[in-house]
Amino acid sequence: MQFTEKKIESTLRREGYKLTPQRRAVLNAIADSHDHLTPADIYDKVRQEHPGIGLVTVYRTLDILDKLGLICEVHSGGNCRSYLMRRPQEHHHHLICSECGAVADFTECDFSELEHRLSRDTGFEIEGHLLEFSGRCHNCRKATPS
Amino acid sequence: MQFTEKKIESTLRREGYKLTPQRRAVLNAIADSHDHLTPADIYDKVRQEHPGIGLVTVYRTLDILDKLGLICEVHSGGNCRSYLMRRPQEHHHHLICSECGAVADFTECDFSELEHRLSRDTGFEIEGHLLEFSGRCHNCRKATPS
DNA sequence: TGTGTAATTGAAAACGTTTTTCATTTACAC
DNA sequence: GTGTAAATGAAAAACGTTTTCAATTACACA
Repeated sequence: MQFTEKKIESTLRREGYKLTPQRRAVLNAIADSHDHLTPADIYDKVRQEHPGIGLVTVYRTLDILDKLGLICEVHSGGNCRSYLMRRPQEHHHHLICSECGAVADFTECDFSELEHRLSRDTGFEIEGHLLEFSGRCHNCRKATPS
Repeated sequence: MQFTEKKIESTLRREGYKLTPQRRAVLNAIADSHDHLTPADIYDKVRQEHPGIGLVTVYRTLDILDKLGLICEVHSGGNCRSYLMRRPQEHHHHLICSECGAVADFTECDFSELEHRLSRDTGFEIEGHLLEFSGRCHNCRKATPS
């Protein structure tokens, strides 16, 4: 279950942000899509129903949503700034289709042992990790079996 | 052990690339540094000994080295295009200090079980993964213990 | 239900990074 | 040496992103 629009709106309010139609539109665009979207993608989607919106506003809204942890960034595929809705609370990772960009989530990742070993070997205090798998999704495999 | 300059030069030749002084300079700049460098960082370093070089050439050389797999990209820390020398042959990952940018390598990563499970659950055919840890390196921890 | 105010917006311009273009130069096979 | 295709550097274009600023707007409070 994703953050509901309601939940996001109340979070924005709680943090002192105003709820403008533009922000709602950006929110909807991201929530409606299961893929990761670049700022430009989001701008294009939003403009269909909200022609006057500025790209700046999209950027500003994305910054806020990212800062509040309501959306998260995806890094794979050369593209360095795409966003997805974030599932509530839980730490998770992405599986990204290298052909169509479809994204699947998973939560499993137990690095405790590896982190302990790395910490011992390198002297690093490990704070976080970035894990993404890439591959071909079900649909793309059916479309062109390799 | 990193790729030696000799090894890299022969690889370039084998692939039909010419060995220009500019390419050597870029190569040296990356090889001399243990950190990850952005194209601009590399440009700055190279210009000290090779003032006439153009930023374009740095970019072009990085593209080639990346395509040949002689250097690799680092993603963490918001910065989306930094390069490191690549260790020969082996698959490896990075541990990146969030304070000073120091990089440590490690090779361990056994995702066979997780990949199998993900494949079964999502229908993805998994081709690769991106794994990076972030944390505070030995030096930074000593400098300002938290 | 108004009203005041600080937050938000959009347009334009600035900015940094990366790519393209093109005439000149250069590494290397012969 | 010489010829040729590849590589270079300068300039300009093309991106993506941020800053600036005057005008607008959401919302707390009366």
